[in-house]
Amino acid sequence: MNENKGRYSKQRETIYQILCDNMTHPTVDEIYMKARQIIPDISLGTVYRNLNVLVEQGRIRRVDIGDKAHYDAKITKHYHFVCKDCGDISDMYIDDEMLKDFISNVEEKTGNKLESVDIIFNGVCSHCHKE
Amino acid sequence: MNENKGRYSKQRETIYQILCDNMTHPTVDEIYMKARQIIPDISLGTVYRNLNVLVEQGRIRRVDIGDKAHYDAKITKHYHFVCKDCGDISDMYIDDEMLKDFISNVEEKTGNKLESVDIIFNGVCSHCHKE
DNA sequence: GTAACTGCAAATCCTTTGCTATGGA
DNA sequence: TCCATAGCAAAGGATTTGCAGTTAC
Repeated sequence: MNENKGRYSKQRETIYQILCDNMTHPTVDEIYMKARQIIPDISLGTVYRNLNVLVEQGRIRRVDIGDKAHYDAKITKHYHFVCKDCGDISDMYIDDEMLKDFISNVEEKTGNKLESVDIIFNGVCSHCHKE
Repeated sequence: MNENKGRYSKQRETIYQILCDNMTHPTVDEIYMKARQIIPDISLGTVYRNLNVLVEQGRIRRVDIGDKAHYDAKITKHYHFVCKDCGDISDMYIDDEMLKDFISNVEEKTGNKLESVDIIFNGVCSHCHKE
């Protein structure tokens, strides 16, 4: 990770702050809309460029859900739940120990060296489920 | 699933056969190239349309890896391993019992109703690992 | 001063869609 | 015959890139 690379720019820090202030996992367009409320003439290209830079720097994380890219400023290890009714994406924290067995079992069986695991849980969230 | 919907078409069955004959998880382009070796004037639009139909019919499965769609004729429950060196995608079968605890634990904690889980293991495959 | 960054617009994918013709039942 | 499907080409949407001007350091 290159946390120290790159100059300061108002655009980049604004985008980063938008992600930090949001519990949702916004798409590029959603980030662009919010950014324009703060910097009205920011361009979509700049948003794309900065999201890529922030990912490279390890300051944010890209989460691919279906065919859409979402961005997340929470870079600690966690997984995601996607509600098929409302589309909301929420974070899932899972006891690491539960996954450990799992992973060593898989490594043993396949000979592959595992580095990370992405998990997406699909279903209906507690809120939508009530109706 | 609508296994019985749709007429026969040489194009659709060719695409389906390509997926059945391949252990890889080809992208649309890869499927298109192979299909053209069999039906030289098949169009890319037809490949897209038929992949969508086959998914709707439940005969194949779409697997989103990163920002790319891959297609898979193995519709039994399984997960995927992606080698970050060679890019190959291989199947991972996991004991259902291992996941059960996991899922009921997550449902209890969150109140969300889980319907399916997608897991992508990232790492280096046994083949690339040797070098 | 200079290299990184910006906005803008054009270029590049990837995928869907509208149209007319064809072919399976 | 009739309607699903085909090919083709254009449209649409997402993302990247080239360029000239601007800004951080």
